[in-house]
Amino acid sequence: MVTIGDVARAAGVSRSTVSYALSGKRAISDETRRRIDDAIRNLGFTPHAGAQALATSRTKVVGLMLRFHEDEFAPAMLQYVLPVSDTARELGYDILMVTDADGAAALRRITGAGKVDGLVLLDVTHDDPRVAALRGAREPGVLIGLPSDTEGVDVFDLDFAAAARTLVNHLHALGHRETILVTPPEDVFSRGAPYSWRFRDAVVGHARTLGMTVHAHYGEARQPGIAHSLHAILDAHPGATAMVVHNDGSVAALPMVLHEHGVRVPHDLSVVSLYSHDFGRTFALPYTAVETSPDELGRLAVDLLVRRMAGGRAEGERLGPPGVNLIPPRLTDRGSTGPA
Amino acid sequence: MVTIGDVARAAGVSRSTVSYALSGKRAISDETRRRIDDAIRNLGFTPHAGAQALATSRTKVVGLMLRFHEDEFAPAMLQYVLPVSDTARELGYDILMVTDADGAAALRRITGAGKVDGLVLLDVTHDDPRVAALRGAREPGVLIGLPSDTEGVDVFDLDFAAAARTLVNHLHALGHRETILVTPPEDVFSRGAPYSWRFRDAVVGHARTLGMTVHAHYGEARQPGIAHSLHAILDAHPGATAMVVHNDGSVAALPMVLHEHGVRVPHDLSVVSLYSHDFGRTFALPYTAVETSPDELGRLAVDLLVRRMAGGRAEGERLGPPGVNLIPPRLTDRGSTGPA
DNA sequence: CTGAAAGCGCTTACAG
DNA sequence: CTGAAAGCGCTTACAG
Repeated sequence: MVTIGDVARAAGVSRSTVSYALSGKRAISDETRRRIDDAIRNLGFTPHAGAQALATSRTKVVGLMLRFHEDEFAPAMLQYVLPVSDTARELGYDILMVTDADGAAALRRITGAGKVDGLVLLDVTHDDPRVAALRGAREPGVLIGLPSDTEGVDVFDLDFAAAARTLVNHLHALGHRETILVTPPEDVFSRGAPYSWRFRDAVVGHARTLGMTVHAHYGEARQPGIAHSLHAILDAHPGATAMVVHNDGSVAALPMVLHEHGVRVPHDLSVVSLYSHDFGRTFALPYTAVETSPDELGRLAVDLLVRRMAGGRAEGERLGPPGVNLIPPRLTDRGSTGPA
Repeated sequence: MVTIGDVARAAGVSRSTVSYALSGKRAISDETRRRIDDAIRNLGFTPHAGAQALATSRTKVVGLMLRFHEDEFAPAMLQYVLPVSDTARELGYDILMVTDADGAAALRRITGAGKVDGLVLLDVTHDDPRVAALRGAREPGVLIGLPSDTEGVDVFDLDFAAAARTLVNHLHALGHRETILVTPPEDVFSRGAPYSWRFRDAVVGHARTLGMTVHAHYGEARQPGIAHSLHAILDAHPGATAMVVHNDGSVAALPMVLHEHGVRVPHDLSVVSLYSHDFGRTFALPYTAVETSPDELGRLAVDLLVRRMAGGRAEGERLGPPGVNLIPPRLTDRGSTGPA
């Protein structure tokens, strides 16, 4: 392989001068810089990442910790992976994608080995063991998803409680008084996925204060169960005039199910949901919904992470302490709601 | 950070002994090994990956090169990512996920910097610039997808020509003589995605030898265009008794479209497709189809890659030269075809 | 069965 | 504006 020493020799300078030319950390004469640039180009030199990591304790890699759960809809997860990856590259970082079943152990492994400068934790649960592991690491990390204990960590998430109120208010204003709520599958609640609890509790609680009835049902994780359960839920509540769907698999299947069921939207039933613009486009979903903004969340998270990684102590103080960032819900009206 | 020197001091041995205890490359007395293990555990030692990479020229990282194209269905791509990631971890490798727009430059960047020991190229196109870049790299690589020039590279892919013949034969045996073929979007062909050309050419060619008529149409890339185009295609060929769908977005939308269109399967129309078991389950697809086996392809590719990375020259010769591996199509009958 | 030492390819004070 | 040298944390011949 071609090393910095080869470049130095070809350019007739010392290795330190090549290094400084590369990093820009001190002034180099035009003539010297030209010779170095030529040598680098001619030899096709790229600094050895391992040697740089050893010398600087920086890897220019961020770890992306995620899991593909059986009970979650994979296309939805992907929505978060892409903006994280794209933003990291724009800012000069590569992505180490870690999908180990034991996320906490994997986190300790890659930070212990100094493989990454920082971490993005996706799909964080209420009692996520990765969060404690992150606190024990030297590297900064950002979470997407809100755990119970947010001490010392940066969190980005949608404000699910506000999203619930927005949707319930929307239906209430149209005169709906009895609504169905399709939640994520039961396993998602058991696992402690905070979005499931936060949204359901807020829907049920806010509806109560408005005097609305809510029939909450778990969605299913997999087809064909998803469709079967939706049919059964619709049959069980003939009096309901509205439906709130908080489950990616269910909302993707809903157009087909409603069609089969002979239910017209919004004439027979008003439907609202939560999903991203891209998800809606992929599945041709015509429902009025709160935008979940995976793109924005991913970008914000990586932006902050990179600033935290870059900063020494001074920078850290300028950034302020870690904290929770809930982005407000934005309702996109797609015409799937009408008067009760 | 805790280094191998700290462990050596705590265990009362030399650093080399600790290193050998870790690698198992020479015999260590039980007593010494016990003291080293204790020290490692007490201190929480993990070897520094950068230092190891520098000393050994091995990173234990595999680069996964992929792109999310606007005109491809993201959930389908994910099918390949998971088995690659899982298999790599089982074999002791982490995954560097690279999604740069310029894949060839990214490949040169990460190999030049010695960030990976090997590469998996996903979604390889006919004239993929990444393949030439791979040939210029020291690191071995495997392709998923068949490029025009396969010299010196390992390739894994479904045998799309055989898949086409299997499906056409299946329809022909049932008496179908006029069939619709929905191909990937036109852009996928322009980009040179080999699966698009290979499958379409084989369907059209084989049907001709059997005396069947094929109406080939491009599918659309995005909703709601996907559904609109399917409706239009169905209207255009009232005499067709069968449909072959080779487009992930279209097949996912098809149940809804056929339902809206009042077409019963297989009574009014026999439908066959290509998709994986998981994909079919996610979208509740009831169609007889050739299994695309992303799981098997991903596993086979990484298995071979790891063996190539492990091997010195001797191992390389034992493995045989690089080559093309096309896995045979397996038809899963889901009852969506009947007599013409 | 174990140790002392060279070397992997960088970066960065230190010195001029 | 530039260079000589130490040091980052490992591995591995070499020697015993």
